[in-house]
Amino acid sequence: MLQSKLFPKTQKQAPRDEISANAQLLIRAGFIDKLMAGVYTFLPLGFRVLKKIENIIREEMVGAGGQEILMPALQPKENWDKTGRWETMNDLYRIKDARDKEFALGPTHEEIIFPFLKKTISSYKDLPVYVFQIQNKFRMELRAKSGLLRGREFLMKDFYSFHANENDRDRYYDLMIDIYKRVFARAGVGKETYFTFAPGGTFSKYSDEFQTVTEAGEDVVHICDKCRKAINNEIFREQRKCPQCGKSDFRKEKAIEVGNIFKLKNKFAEDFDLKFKDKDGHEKFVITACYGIGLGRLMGAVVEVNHDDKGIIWPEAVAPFRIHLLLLNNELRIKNKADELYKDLQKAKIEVLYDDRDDVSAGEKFAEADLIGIPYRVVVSEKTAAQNKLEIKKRNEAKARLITKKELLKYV
RNA sequence: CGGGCCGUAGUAUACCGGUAGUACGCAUGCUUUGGGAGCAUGUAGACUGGGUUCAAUUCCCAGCGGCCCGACCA
Repeated sequence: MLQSKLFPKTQKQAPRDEISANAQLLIRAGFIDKLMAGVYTFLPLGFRVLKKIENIIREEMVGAGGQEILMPALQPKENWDKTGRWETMNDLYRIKDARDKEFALGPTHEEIIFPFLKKTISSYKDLPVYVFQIQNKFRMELRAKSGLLRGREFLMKDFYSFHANENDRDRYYDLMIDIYKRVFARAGVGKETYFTFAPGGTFSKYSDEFQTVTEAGEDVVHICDKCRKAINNEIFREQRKCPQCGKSDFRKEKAIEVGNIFKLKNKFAEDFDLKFKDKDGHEKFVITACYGIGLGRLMGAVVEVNHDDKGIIWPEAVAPFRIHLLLLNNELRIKNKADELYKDLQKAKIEVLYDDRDDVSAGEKFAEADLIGIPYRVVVSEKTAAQNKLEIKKRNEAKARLITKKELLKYV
């Protein structure tokens, strides 16, 4: 990608009223644009990051046997009446069309997937079923906040598993815990993310969360460093010992919930009469669990955890590009070298953002490169050309060094 | 939803009951090119509605919007 064509430009100053690092940096660097509180447009750079995150999640979900589907955001009120959530869910968007017919904008999809399964499941032979989608959710947050961390419309991966018995469900649930850990490790927040014992909701007493430690977080967790397990502050009173090692040696931190998984009691199966005929000829309720990850929130958490005073420091797996190539001199012989390198990198299938602009000072290019935060910065200038080398610097390291093109292609 | 703070060019800000100023940006020209460059000339602005007043961007009220704290959050 040529930076001369990249849309939009970066900004020197963050909007005054944004406090959180993810909002400030992502807006300044041109990754996102705020339409209103909690609702964002993902611009070319931000969209690339979102897609990287999405693909990591998709790969892992498919690896777990999940089959991807896409359910509607526009949903009939009747489904929500059946579970009672039309009345009880505070943050449900309830809308009316011109005929006064009422609909929900989906905040989650139990009300859709359960009745669908009802049409297709009749025998234990039809189970288990693993389905997921990556789709925009709507929640009427009374207080959207902290950039991407709490939105009203946001991309979420929701995964639903359906089983013939609790053993099978529990086995699968444990597998999913490991898969979730892998997702967060790949996204670059593995070190800061803790598997957390947490309160449930209306339909189960407890749930499990994945909490990424950051000052911008809105939850408080108590961490057992020995086991890398945490307990959500909301249930710390009833659970004062580490579920793993039994000790009560905790570190208290603020954290953001990037993932939440829970075993469902029979609530939805009963509401939608989701039963199957077991081997023994008896009708039984299908046993289920749900697994969610907020993609935008995860992207925000990645920025909260990986930035400095100059800008974002993207982990390689989710960075919008791998190399940021800067041309610091407009002389044709030097520009030719950079152009050629750009082509070679593209040929090698290395994602590169090439700052080819001829009307921007070197200082500005450096400052923007730091702000945007692409992992490898490669400079072509008079200095490097004189030695027939390139300068390379990692965004998370202080020092640059000179290498040959051959070395570069091998290195990145 | 309760509390607090705040709405002035694209962005960040200043002043003011009587002609709204600065910086960045943007445009043009020249110079410059290893850390958000220099000079010159331009460009562009008071959230909405009501009230007070000879006069309101300024004061008052309401609405709308934003951020922060809290509550809420399958």
